[in-house]
Amino acid sequence: MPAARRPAPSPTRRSPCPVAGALDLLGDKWTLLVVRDLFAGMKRYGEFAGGMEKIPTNLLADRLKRLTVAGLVTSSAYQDNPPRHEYALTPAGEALRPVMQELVNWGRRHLPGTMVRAEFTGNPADSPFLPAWIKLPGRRRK
Amino acid sequence: MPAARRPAPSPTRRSPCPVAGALDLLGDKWTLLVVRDLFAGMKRYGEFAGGMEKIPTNLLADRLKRLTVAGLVTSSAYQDNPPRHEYALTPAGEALRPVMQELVNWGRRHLPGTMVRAEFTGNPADSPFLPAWIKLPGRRRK
DNA sequence: ATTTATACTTGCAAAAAGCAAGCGACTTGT
DNA sequence: ACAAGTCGCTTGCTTTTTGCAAGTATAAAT
Repeated sequence: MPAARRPAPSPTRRSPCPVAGALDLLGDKWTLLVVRDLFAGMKRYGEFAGGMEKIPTNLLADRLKRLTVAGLVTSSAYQDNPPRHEYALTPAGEALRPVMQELVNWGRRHLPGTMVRAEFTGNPADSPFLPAWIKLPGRRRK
Repeated sequence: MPAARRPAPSPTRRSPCPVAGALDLLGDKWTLLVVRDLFAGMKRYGEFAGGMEKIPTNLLADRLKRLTVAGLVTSSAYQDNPPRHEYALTPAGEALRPVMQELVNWGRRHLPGTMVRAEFTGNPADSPFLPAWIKLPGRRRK
């Protein structure tokens, strides 16, 4: 093999830069939010769709699909009829945890109005990067 | 002040989540690439525009503007006529370094075809997160 | 049998991205 | 002196992506 200077910047890849590559996959307003929710333990479509940011359902379906083909997420059927499946992070998806963590650290320090659920502020161990407001059962209406 | 339960999710803010907040600002394909270039030492418009990802100039201008009003970047005039200025990261922008670093770590491990300039692979101290291929003067055409 | 729920898909309007060309204020070459 | 660049944007326009609302298929609940 004579010249393999640089991997061909595929149609889905602007450049060999790791940042550019990551952004080609994750660089939009929703993808990392569903990753966040996966880290927060969400597994089913309805959970993601019910989150407080109200992601449009067509985009949710699309993002789950893209993350799946990219190998960051698995979808495994938990029932056949109608076909339903659960989503989970693969190791490659799990590997985004430090990115998430740093993004959260940054947001907490530099974005005014950032909040975390009181339940979590106490012991960061429970929720390493504050899923917050992610609706946990009950605990509303006094 | 009676009830300040939660900071008003401003028009530019989908939710009080730090991840959502960060994504409202940085969640697109170009913004973090500009930040990367700033980390790599680029200062002038032409340098950013000349990068290998070929960002459209209208988007470059827009992103620099957005980052500036968001307080992540400063633009200071280095000459008056015609007015020209240099861009640099503020402390808040600098604070994105760990995010960048982790994004790079992730990309290097999980994106096939990711490359770093040979000059840098040796001593990570020089270039903490591999600007790579970012054109350094000369060194082309044999 | 009718209603309700879940997990999507589809259609369409609005917003953002991308491309090329233009423009003002110099600078450089001849 | 004057034409031809260069630099840092802006403008106009087409294409793509987003966001919203409504629809669909299957099944459980009433």
